[in-house]
Amino acid sequence: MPEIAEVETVRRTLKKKILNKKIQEVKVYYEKIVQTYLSKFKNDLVNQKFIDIKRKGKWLIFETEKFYLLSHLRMEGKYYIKNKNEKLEKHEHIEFIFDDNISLRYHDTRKFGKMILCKKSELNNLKEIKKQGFEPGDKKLTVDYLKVKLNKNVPIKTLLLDQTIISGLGNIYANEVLFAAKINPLKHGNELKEKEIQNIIISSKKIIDEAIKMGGTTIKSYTSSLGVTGRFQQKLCVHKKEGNKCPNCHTKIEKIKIGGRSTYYCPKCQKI
DNA sequence: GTTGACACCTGGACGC
DNA sequence: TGCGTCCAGGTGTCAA
Repeated sequence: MPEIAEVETVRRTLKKKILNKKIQEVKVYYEKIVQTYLSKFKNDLVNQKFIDIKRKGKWLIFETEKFYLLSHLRMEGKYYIKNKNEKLEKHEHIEFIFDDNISLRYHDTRKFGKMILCKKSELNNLKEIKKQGFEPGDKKLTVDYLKVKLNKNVPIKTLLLDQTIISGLGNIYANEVLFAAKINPLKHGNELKEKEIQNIIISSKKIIDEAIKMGGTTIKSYTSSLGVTGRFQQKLCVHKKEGNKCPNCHTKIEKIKIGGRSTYYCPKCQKI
């Protein structure tokens, strides 16, 4: 699924391909993805140009002259750039047609993705943006900040997936960060020592930086569109490695469920 | 305020 | 081969 590294890869790639093209028409084939009044969504974007693409956590933020278009890829959202005359493929739900006959298509097998259109002045008041925590690598993501936020009687794995605490981590990277930090995913947030919190900060930055450098992770449920294939899956130590040997100690990687999510860890390196 | 269950969705894996 | 069931997972909502 697209996590912060995949979203960043999409952002960087799209920036090179669609900036400053005038939008001629917006077509919506599956309405539920759009969280804004539909006719407004379609009409307001006509004659606008995407002048920048930003990102906040897992949200892509397309900037036009007057509006921000927010797009969350959720599980399987992807963007494709095609000629407007190309046949619409199955699962292509939204189409932005530019005046040079290029079409930006949003493809989402599971239809979980969301899009929101807002005026520029409204962006920082949107709850989707306001509630985002700090991203890995952000200087504000400090031990003191996390000590407060993680002080809960809840497994650390669950807390790492909470976007209001650390923004951008998903299941894959949460598994990998905990392995790198040598923390058992079942350990509760309020049991963590300062050193362990420090390890989470360091590991999350290192892993996300490396994943972005490698174009994200390409696994069964997420293959990057736009001709970019992530290579970070080669670096995964525990995620989807159940039964494989731990790269550090050769103990078998185990799989458990925490908060309904598949969690992979090394029982020896990540003792509770 | 916190926590867990469920819904949204579809495709693939698996068992029969 | 075909059918039914389960699983995958990010996030929002709702009930306890």
